[in-house]
Amino acid sequence: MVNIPIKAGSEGNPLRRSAHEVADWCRRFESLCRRRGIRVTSQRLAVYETLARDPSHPTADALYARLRAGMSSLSPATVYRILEFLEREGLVRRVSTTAGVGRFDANLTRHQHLVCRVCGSMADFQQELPSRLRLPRRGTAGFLAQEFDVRIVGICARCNSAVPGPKRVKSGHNHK
Amino acid sequence: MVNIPIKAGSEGNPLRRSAHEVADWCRRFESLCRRRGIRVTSQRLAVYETLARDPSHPTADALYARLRAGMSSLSPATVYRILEFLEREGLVRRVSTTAGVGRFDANLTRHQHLVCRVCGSMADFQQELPSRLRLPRRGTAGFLAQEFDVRIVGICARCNSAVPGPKRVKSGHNHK
DNA sequence: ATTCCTGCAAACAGTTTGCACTACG
DNA sequence: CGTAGTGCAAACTGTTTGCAGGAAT
Repeated sequence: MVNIPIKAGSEGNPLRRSAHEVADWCRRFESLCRRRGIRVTSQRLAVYETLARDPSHPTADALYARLRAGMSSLSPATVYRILEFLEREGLVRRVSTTAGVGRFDANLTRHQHLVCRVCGSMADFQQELPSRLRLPRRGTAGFLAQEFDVRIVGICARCNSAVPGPKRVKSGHNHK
Repeated sequence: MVNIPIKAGSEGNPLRRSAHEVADWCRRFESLCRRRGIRVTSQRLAVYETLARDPSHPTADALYARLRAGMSSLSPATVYRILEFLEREGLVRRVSTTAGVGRFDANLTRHQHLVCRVCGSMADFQQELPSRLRLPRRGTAGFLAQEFDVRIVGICARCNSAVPGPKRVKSGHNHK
C-alpha cells in the first residue's frame, strides 16, 4: 500500500464538467481548427463537446451511443476517426487502461487517475509531482522521458460501501 | 517535461531475464499451484516460463507465437485462458497501455515502466517512490488506494537515434 | 475414475478501411 | 467548386466461449 502526500483534486461535480469550462474548451477547439485549416463539422464539434462534458473517461462506444441520440445518422466509424484525429492534433488524450478498450479524456491539464478495480470507473485527481525527472543510466540509457502517467488503482467509495458485511475490502477482488 | 530523482533500474540484460531468477519463479509457481490444488499442466508451465523469461511485456499473441514453436498443438484460446488464470491467481500482472492490446508481466516486484511512444516498447525500471499515499478529501472521499501504477512515456534510445537529421526528437511523433 | 484442462471452431467486441456521396470553405 | 470528411458495410484483430476429447491427480 502506497501513501504519498497529495493535494486536493479538481473541485465540483465529478460526473459533469462545469458548463463554463466546457464552453471554453469548445471555443478553443473551434478556433484551433480554423487556425490550422481543419474543417469544422457538426460531427467534430459534437464528439469533442460530448467528451469535454464527460469527465468519466468514456469509451468511443459510449460516446457514440450518447451522440446518436441527437444525430441518428452518425456512424461509429466517424466517432473513431474523429477521436483518432483529436488525439493526433493533441486535443484529446487516450488514457491508459489494463482492459482492452480505448478510453478518452479531454482534460489536458497535468493530472492523474484514480481507477476502481471493481467497477472500472476512473476519476481525475491532482497530485503534487516533482517537475523534472532524471532516469538511471543502467538499462535506460538514452531514453527521452516526456510524460509522466500515474494511475492509483484501488476501490472507489461506491464499490467499497457496496461490499456486504461489517468489514471493508482490504485487498483485491475477483473482478473482470 | 518531468524530472524526479530515480535510482538505478534492474541490472543485467533488458532483453532476457536471468536464468536463475526465471528458474526461481517457475519453482515458486509450481509449488504454489500444488499447494492450492491447481493442476500443473505442461501448457501452464510453458506459458508461465515463457512470460517469466521475457521482460518485454509481451502480448498474448506474441507468447502464443513463441510457444507454438515448441508445442505445435497449442491453441491461442489456451494461452488466453492461462494468462487470465495467472492474473487471477496473482502470479502475473496485466500492464496498462493506451493501445487496445493486453500486455503481461511476470515481474511482481514494485517497479515502473518506461514506454516508447514510437515503437511501443516497454522497459522496467526501479524508482524511489514514497511508501504511503494520502488522498485528498475533495472528490476522492472514500477511495481506497491499493496500487500505484506509473508509466514514463517518451522515446527509447533506439528510436531516438533512428531519427534522421542532426537533431534529436524533442516532442511527439505521428505514431500509431 | 473423476474432474479439470485443452484444442478446435465459432462467436464476439472493438476498431479500421474502401468506396461512394456530402458538405465545408 | 474542389477537397476533406462522412456514412455504410465489410474486413480485421484481439479475445472469449461452448463443447467434446484428453490428461493430471
